[in-house]
Amino acid sequence: MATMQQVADRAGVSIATVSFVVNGTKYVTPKTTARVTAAMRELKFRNNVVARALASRRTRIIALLFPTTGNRFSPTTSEFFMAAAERASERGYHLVLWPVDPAGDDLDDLVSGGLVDGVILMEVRMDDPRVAVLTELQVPFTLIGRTRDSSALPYVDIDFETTIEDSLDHLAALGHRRFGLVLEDLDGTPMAGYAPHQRVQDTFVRSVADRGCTGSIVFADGGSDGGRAAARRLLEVDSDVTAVLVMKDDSSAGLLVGLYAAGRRVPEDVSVLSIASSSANGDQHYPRLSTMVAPGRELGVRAADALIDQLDGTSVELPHFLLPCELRVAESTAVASS
Amino acid sequence: MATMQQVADRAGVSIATVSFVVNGTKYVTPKTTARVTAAMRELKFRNNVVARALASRRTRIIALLFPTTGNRFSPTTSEFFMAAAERASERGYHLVLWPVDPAGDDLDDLVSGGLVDGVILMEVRMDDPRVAVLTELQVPFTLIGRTRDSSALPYVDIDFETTIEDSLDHLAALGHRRFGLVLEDLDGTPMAGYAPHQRVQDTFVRSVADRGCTGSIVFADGGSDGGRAAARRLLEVDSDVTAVLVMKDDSSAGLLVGLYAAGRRVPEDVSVLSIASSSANGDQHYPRLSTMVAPGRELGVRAADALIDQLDGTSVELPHFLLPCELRVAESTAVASS
DNA sequence: CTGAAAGCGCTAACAA
DNA sequence: TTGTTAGCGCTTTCAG
Repeated sequence: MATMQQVADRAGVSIATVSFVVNGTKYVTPKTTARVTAAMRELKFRNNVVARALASRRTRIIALLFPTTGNRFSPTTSEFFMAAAERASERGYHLVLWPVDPAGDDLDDLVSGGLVDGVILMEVRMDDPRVAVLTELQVPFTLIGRTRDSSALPYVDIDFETTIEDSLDHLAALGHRRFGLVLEDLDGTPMAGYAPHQRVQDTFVRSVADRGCTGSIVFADGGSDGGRAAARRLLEVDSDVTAVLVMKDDSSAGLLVGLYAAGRRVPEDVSVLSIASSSANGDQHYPRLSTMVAPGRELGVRAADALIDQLDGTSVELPHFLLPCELRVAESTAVASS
Repeated sequence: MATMQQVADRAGVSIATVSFVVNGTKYVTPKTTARVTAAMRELKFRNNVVARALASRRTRIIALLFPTTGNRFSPTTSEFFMAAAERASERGYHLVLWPVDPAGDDLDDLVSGGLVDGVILMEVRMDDPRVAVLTELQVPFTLIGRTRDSSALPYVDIDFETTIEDSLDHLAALGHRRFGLVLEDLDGTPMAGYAPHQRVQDTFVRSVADRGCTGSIVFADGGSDGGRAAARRLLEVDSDVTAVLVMKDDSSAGLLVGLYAAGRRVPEDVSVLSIASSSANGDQHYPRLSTMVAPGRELGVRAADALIDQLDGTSVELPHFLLPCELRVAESTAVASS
């Protein structure tokens, strides 16, 4: 409640001096510093963030933009967020999660005027309208994800290409030759063109062909029911499929049930691998699912760093960071031993 | 990028007039209004949120305070958030998710200075230090949850008492007399005294006694392993238990596996009911879990309304809103028919 | 119905 | 080393 001026009066110094000790902007004698801090304590002084922002054009607040579409706030997303927030905090910034229209329409209202120093974009689509908006607004930003051509944009992303290759390597080493891929159909939704899906599909199709194997793609609707239906459809398309990649956590349970219902045992008859999922997800199932674990925390940290480097001018090079998911094989022994 | 002054110049009016048309604060002739809006469009004028906030002491931004502890960002939490954000948006506010220290230490920095008009507190503990901080800071706030004595505080919460009674009614009607309760042990963590756990335990103990039944409580560590261990411990404590309430989504899978491992079939030998969980959670399992579904969206909306009413002065009565979870019985038929 | 002007609380030259 | 002062961009009386 107390203003800087009041603190200055109380300490018998000028308002500038108070500002200097508050921000450490300039050297002030220990003696005056002491008087000032004492006055601040006595008056319970709190620096007014808004006034400071207006005068200095920086708030030390960054925003993680999250599209207000459906409820796709996955555990991995949550990891991003928490890790990025922690990192930001370590570097003297605050990170808030900001739900915004996926089209980027309500973006300018908030972002212009300097409420936030920069933003991190998540759930990026191949042609994401928000990057144009942000660019025009001249707001520093970093992507978690990549647009179709992001060579000139700062980003941090899962290396889906490598992730899929690694997945197929792993399964091929187990002897599999007939693959399936299950993911969500976002066409017709605001999230159409969701980059991870696009890259995973493309890589899957190409790599399976390169290997001289078969690959079938089916789309799953939400929930357990969607998973069961997907299993049915997959077996219709290729009843000899022996390995399937799922990229939709909430229907993996249904997928398993659907496979069982069709007389396939997991993993004896069909191997199932959960893609770009959280490590916790695999444990939710019985039998446990092998998982390509998304590096959520690492990416969150990197994204925060990338943006803050940009803001602080710490680094000038364009960050282009890709990290693949890591294979985590389900240890069925752990289940058996219990 | 354009300032109000520039717009005023362009339109040949004073800056005050521009402000009036921008905010609709005062009547302005259609003719001048037209000139002003034209100028705004031409100059791509965007009202500077920070300057406005400094001058008017309101930002129309509210924050949902989320404790930076562990990764307890459940699907239900996510529902709260999304629903509250939507409602806020409908009422002309923006809602951001703000990770803050559970002790409330870094709270005053941000909240004082009027960066946000008010806050919603979630993950409330029985004696939550943050309410004292907020009260002293004179920031309008609303709780999602309740402290021990929240009679004088505005809140919106799950009616855990009714939820537990309903759960036991349901199970008792099925003939069960020996109950178990599985939840997380938060003692020693910053979230110790987490109100939902406290109330659920208290009600469970009392109600089971009232009914002349037995009730055993065991604590589960995280993940699937925690759930399996909990199952084992529960059966040690009461090997004749026939109905168990779980209040920890990420270990319910393990719980099922643990029960199976001990030779109990679900639901034939033991009924399992997931408490205060999202509807999606029950579907993750096989067999599907019956669930007391948390009214996440409804509470989010109510919380946003409660806070905004307070801010806008729409309503003066202290909101005290309680809503129980709703029973959603797993239809095992759906599984069988697939 | 519109304009003039005094701030909101702080930052950052520039002086002293 | 500390003080003076001119803004930051907008809101809001109070006049006219």
